Amino acid sequence: MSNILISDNVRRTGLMEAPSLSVRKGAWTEEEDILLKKCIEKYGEGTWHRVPFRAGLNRCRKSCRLRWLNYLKPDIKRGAFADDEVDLMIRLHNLLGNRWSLIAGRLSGRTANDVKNYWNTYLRKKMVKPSPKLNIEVIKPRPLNLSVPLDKNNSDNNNDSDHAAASTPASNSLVSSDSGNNSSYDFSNDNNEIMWWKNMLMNEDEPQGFGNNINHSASGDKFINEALGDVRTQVVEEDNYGTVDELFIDFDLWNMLNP
DNA sequence: AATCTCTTCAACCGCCTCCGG
DNA sequence: TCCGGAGGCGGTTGAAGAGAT
Repeated sequence: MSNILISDNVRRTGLMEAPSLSVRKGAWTEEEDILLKKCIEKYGEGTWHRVPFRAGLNRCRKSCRLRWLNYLKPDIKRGAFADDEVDLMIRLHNLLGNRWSLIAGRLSGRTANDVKNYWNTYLRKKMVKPSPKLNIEVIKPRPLNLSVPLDKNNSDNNNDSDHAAASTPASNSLVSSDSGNNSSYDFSNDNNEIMWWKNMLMNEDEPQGFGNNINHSASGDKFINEALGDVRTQVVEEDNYGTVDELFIDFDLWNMLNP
């Protein structure tokens, strides 16, 4: 236990975190893991600023949180990524970009750090710059506005029910350009919107360099369907609407880069 | 066997957003 | 409205192990 240094300052003052100079860094020891685990079991997750003091650890709150989320949490799945998981990861990355936490949220038991590491280690290398001759269609996230009541009839925004599933996002009528920031999207619209998301994720046209090597078996597609559910619905159901905001940001960025 | 190079991944860092006072 | 603290995220680093020479 010699390497677990409980700050005297923490003991004496009861401060939630020790001064940065005395906070331990680097690899976690088995003893530290045990202390952190016991603390989380006793008090539950959250209030990370209290964890170092409660657990008797000379670690900063962020370090404790990261250690728990990336390593100690019981439902973390370890080991190599299955083909299905890789397939899903690629599709989600096509859709969401480097939103590792969002991608990890759809991969049961995988952490954002795992996904990020796997991507940077294995998949990024497989990416090949597209040949100028090839016309790669870039899929961009759609702008969504949650300000419209869900039960509103959406005939104004999407009066062509045929285009939703197969059209490109850029051509989608849900991208409203009129009346300033009143662009809106009605989630109750119809199944076309669900199909739009699913088609985006189930699209066989993978970017060059990866994905093409992956077999899209029936079981694999089933896995993807089950894992994804309806991403759009998931995003809406989440408490954190910032996810949707991020899609807006992406859309704006895409428009800036592709005027 | 020794050394060098490459790979992996746990952990840190800095920034952003959210929230309460 | 502003400010500070907490939570959370993505980018990056570096130690350790594996493989090559």
